[in-house]
Amino acid sequence: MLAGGTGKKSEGSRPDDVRAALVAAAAALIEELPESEVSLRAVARRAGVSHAAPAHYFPSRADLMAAGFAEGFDALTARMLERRDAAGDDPWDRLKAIGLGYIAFALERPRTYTMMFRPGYITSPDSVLAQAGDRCREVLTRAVAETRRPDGIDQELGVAFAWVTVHGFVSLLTSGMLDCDPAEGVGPTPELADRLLSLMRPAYDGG
Amino acid sequence: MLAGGTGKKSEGSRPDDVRAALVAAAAALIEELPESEVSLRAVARRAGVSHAAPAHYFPSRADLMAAGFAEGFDALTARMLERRDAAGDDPWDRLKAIGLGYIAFALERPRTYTMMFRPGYITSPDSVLAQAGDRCREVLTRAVAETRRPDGIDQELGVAFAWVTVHGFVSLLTSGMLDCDPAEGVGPTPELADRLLSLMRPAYDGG
DNA sequence: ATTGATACCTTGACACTGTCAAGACGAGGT
DNA sequence: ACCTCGTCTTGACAGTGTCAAGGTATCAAT
Repeated sequence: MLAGGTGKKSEGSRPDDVRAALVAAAAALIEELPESEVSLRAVARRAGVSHAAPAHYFPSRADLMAAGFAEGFDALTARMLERRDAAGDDPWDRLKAIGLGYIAFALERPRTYTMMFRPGYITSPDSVLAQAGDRCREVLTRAVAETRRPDGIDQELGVAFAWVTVHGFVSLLTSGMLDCDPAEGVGPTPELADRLLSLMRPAYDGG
Repeated sequence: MLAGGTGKKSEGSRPDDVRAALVAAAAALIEELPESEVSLRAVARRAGVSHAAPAHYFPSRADLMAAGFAEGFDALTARMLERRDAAGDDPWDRLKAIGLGYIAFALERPRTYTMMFRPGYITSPDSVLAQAGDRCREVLTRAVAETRRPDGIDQELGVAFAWVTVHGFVSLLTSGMLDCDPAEGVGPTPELADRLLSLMRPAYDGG
């Protein structure tokens, strides 16, 4: 028992079990700790493996982090879909519901959300993180397509405008640059979010 | 010459000379290197002092970084003022010029800009960083006030909308989430920025 | 002019980090 | 029985932020 496998594999542990545990531990720590404290070794400790185990699944720390961020993107996508399906049939209501779901996720998991958009973690267009981001954008793209009218803005600009607004809002909010406090959920934040989204409506409703 | 001062102070070096050198070195490295490589010791080397010298001026690494970010905010403010003053007298043109200056700065110094908004660096409302941020916001606040009309949106919402839009735009752009490439300055980026800002106009023109 | 105090900056050490190298161990094929 | 391979371990390395202790220069007071 000096070194080597401790026999953990004996009890029906499927392959890639350690990998999943590492990603889950990373996702948890990303939200719990400030970024600088989310170390590879801390993730390994949380997952119950040695400090060098992650190296077998992820070439570098950035790749493990990216896997955690990808999980964040999937959770964000799920949140948007959930809100959209709970909304009615009006295209604008559905688009707005997606925006509010987006904002809700970002304020519930602020650290995860913030790090998801850190430049430098997307290494290639077909990386796990980039693909998760694409799936998320796809939801927005479809919703914008539904609202489109002949005299409205074009598709690409509509997607950019919507995403830019909600992302800018939660990003400035968690940075502390906006005056209202994201912590007090019942404070002026939801109202401001609502007014901000309503401000965009004329751009979609057309001339 | 085993230890201690090397006599650098002999030649008319004012007090706080080292402090200024440290902030300048930090500001330079923040833009040159990815965030994880901007170490306290690297800044100290750049400034030509020992690895523990920063500790005498800044309680922790975060405080030195914050000083560098504050310089970034001041440069951003200067850029906005420059563009505003070059614009005409029309309030909307002036507000738009500020937005374009903001975007220009963010794309010229993307790493600095991104880190400036990292949550956690503003320790108190009267810290150097928070005050630099306030000065920057003040420019926007004044410009929005000029555009305001009786039937337009209220002041606070107008500031939030403008800031949210430009910040969201450059933030998504540098994250690689928007389709156009910020590197190719002559590409579709400026046009997209222009169309995005124009989209906001009805919110300020009222009715 | 000598002394003492103080601000400034140094060296040195500590625990911690990411990454690489080498080895232990079980599973599966021959 | 042997051998190979994938999985995970321990160990080591340079580099990091921060703390402790110490030198040197400057300056006021004697």
